[in-house]
Amino acid sequence: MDLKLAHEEFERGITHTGFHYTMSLIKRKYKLGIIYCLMMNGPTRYNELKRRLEAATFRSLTNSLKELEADGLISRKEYSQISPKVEYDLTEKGKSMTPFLELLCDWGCEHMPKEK
Amino acid sequence: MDLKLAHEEFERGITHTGFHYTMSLIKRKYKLGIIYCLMMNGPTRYNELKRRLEAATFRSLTNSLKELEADGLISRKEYSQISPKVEYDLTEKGKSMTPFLELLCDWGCEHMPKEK
DNA sequence: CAGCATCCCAGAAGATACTG
DNA sequence: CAGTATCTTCTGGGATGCTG
Repeated sequence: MDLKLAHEEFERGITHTGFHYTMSLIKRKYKLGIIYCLMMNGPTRYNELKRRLEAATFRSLTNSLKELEADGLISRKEYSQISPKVEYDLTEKGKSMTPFLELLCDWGCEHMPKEK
Repeated sequence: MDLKLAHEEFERGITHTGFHYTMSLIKRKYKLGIIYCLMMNGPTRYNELKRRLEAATFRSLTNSLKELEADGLISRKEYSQISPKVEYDLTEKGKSMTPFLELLCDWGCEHMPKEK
């Protein structure tokens, strides 16, 4: 699979607004989850991410990570050592998304149904 | 189709964080677009919404509107007159989401690729 | 005008097995 | 450990036609 830019469709599209651009970057199910996780925990290894995002499978996770990296939101750092170690972290661009992600979380906490 | 709460899966789920709650509400493709549109233009009629969200079909639009209403983010007001008129608008809950939506747009404008 | 019903399809995700 | 490959499943959306 070649490195696909998640926003390439956006590029070809007609509506070049900031809104659509942001949406194109976070469309996949677990992308925001990944960013959220990195925001809370700092650099994180592949398997650790997998563990935190229980629901995601390796495949979904890998796809999301690749696109996020291609879009410059996260960085991938590989340590060459016997048992492979790869850490993912937010880039500056990724970090710049955290205020809005925090707002998203706060909003959810305030408005989620109380008891059930 | 019965009125489905978009976040009902969330309710049954295990991860009851604000983050997941918000995500469950805005998952569908055009939901944020609708809120965005209502935020910019105030009360809007069904066909007007359809026109502004060019890409969406009636079906997608209707589904999104129903869930948004069920989740209390928008209101539906029906005027009984010969040629039917229905206006959608943001509820207080919906309005409270606008800051975060604005942030999303601003972020996109700042970070979207310059020329192409 | 504001929908609903039906059929179809694509893309994303789940499950599972394998590898440098 | 950090993936890749393959197959299947399923949700959401596109297209079209009908209706109170």
